Amino acid sequence: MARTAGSEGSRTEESIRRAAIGLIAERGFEAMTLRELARRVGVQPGTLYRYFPSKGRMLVELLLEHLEFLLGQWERTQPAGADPLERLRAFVDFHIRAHTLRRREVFVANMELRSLAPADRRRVVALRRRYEDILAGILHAGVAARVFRVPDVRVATFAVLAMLTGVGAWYRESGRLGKRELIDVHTQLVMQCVGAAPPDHDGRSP
Amino acid sequence: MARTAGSEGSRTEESIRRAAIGLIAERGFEAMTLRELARRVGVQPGTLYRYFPSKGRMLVELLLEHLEFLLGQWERTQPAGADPLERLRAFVDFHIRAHTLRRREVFVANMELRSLAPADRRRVVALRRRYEDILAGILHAGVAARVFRVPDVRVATFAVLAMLTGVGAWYRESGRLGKRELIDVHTQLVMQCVGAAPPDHDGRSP
Amino acid sequence: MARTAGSEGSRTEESIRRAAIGLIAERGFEAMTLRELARRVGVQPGTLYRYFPSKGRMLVELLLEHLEFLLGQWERTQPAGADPLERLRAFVDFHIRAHTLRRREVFVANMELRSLAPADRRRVVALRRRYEDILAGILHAGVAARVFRVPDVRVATFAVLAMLTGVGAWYRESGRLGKRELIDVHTQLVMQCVGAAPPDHDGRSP
Amino acid sequence: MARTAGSEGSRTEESIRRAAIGLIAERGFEAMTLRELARRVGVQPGTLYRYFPSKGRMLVELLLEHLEFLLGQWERTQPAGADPLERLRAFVDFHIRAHTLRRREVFVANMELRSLAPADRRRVVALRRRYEDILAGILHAGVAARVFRVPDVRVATFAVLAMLTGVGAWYRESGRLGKRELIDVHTQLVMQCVGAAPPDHDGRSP
DNA sequence: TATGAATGAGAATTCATTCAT
DNA sequence: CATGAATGAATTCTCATTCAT
Repeated sequence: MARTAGSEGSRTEESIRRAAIGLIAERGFEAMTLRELARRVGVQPGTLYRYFPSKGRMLVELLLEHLEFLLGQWERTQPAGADPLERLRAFVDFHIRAHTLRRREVFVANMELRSLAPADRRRVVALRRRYEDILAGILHAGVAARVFRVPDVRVATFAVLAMLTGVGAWYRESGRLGKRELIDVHTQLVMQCVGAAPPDHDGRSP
Repeated sequence: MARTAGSEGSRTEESIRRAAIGLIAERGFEAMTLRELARRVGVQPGTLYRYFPSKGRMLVELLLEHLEFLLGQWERTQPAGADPLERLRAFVDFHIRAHTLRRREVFVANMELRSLAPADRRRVVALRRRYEDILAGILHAGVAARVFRVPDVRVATFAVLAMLTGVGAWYRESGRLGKRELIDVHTQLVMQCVGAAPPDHDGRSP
Repeated sequence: MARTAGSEGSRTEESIRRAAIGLIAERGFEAMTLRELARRVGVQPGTLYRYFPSKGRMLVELLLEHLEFLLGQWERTQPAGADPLERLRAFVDFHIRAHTLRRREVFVANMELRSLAPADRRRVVALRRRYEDILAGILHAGVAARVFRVPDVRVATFAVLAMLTGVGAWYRESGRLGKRELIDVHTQLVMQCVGAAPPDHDGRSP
Repeated sequence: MARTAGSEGSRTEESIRRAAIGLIAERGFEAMTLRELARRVGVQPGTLYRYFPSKGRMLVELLLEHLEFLLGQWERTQPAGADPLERLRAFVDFHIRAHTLRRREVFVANMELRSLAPADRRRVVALRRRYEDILAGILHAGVAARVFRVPDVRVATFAVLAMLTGVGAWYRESGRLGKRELIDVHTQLVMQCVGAAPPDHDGRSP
């Protein structure tokens, strides 16, 4: 039988992408086998090669697509205004949403840089750097405007990102906290961390 | 020739451990091959099996040894007193030192949980949990004593740990910051994050 | 779009034949892939199956067509007379021309017998044998007429054929020798080889 | 079971070489599979890789070894004297012996140049060129000494080599001609071909 | 007439592991 | 304690081929 009735290329491609992200997140890129991926998609291993030229390229494409999506989303979402506090709040909200919604993509993008060929790694790292720079920019502006107080902007950027990204590692939809609380809690933690005047403190603060 | 004069088992074993950690940190556990490990140690692949019953067991042993060392060190290092603020400061100092000194071990322990067999993973995770609980305990105490203010202790624990552990991912001996500054910067960030009475908030702080 | 206007089956078929001969000559039959052939023709792999039932049959047909063409050409070209010397001269001329003009076909026919299924090989070998027999007949006649002197007609046949066929392996249009010289040189070599009175010796030859 | 008692590496290596030459001669390099080679040798496919780093390298090594052996043999065998006629006779004898004794190696060396990577091909072709140059040298000397008469030394070299090498393609131990006759017949054909004073022409020959 | 999605078998190669020596 | 020869299973990837459209 040459092909299953009704299955189309673009549908197959999307299935592969989804299954691949899931499998890589579960097992790790090196531990995942194309056989298993194919089985999960419901095709023969050879079929994967109609959509990706090699296992390695598949990883790059998945990562690039994810990071481009992330950056594109932010561009579309970010608040117009320039208030650092407002922008930081928006960033935390965006990041947590993205990192819980696309948990597996984020996880893979963080874990599998190692598995990329050097040239590919550079491309991916460059995109990731652009994402980090969004936060770095906000912190810089906030420090300049004296609404944030951090000992070292670069380090604070890494610290905040690590803090926020870590969420994906333990958050479960079914857990104790809803997404709204999750965002609120992290907003407060981040605000405290960067030394922003705590919003719920009010005049009574020491 | 069966063996080089003077090379003894325990020395070989230590070489293997060191090389293994390095190789796993570089390539990832799945991507590392025993052939390459053997080559790096300067021994034949078969020889590794004198020291480890399997590739998988090797990983567990490396991780358990690392975590036990970490916990043991803390026990010996932690301040006697009970002041949460003092203990948090000590924890940050300890953690950053450990995570820069044994960067590769920490990295491996964070990345390769996935590669463990379920039963092994449980043992390793249990140890890691004990380590997390150290921080959780400090935060709880601090919140109870009203010297810390966090919206959710559990989440704050994860956040602080993620923040501190992230350091290992980018810190380099030769970088802009010395270890002392690194600790100071993170101490301040953590303190702000947990809402410890900000020392420089206003004129009255030291 | 299903097909380019004006491209007809027979044209496609001829393109495939030509491309196939070229590709097989370059890479060898086993090393050539139908994908590559299709790409060169500018068509999808599946399309090839409209013209050939299988990769293997394609080879047979190419070889049979070539050999039949060769034999047919000779039938049409050979001199009417019966003078062995004249016929040998004509054969050398014909062979060299054919083997330089259709170099790739000849090359393939010599190299790829191995790749044929036994039954197909037999058919092809039979045709090749008929071609060899043309030369064998000439030599026999010449020896009988005492104008050639060779120690063993069968061996001499192989020897002369090998000698002449070898030309295709190194001859290049752009080389030192033109086709005319090439033929002259080989004619003389062959004549000497079969012990025919060398034509340029001088008047004393028999 | 780790290994078959009594089997040694060097023995295995020699078995592989022999089987490989046989298999390549039968099927062609591309058509031969390592699975089949392994089966013939009586080992697992993976075992082949202890002896050759890849299928491709195996071919080069086999060819280089063969050609080096051939050249070395000739150095040791060639007649001390400088008489071209004598040396040509010795060359024919040597060549036919070598090409009937090591028929498969010769066949492979002639057929499988195509399967080599460009750099490897150059090395092999260089050695083959050195072999051709032996004959070219003899013919040159003979022509200079006026004991040979050929229209073009380069072409004559190719012609004679093709003629002699062709023997391997059809000669069988069990055939009509013994090796002695084979050599004699070819010696005479070659001598006639290069226009050496035909010994049996009649009394008047130079 | 031709496409393009898919198959399924098999290719080269690699790897953890074993064990006689 | 260590080697080196070998295994056997699995891996990525390729290929001839099929067939609904």
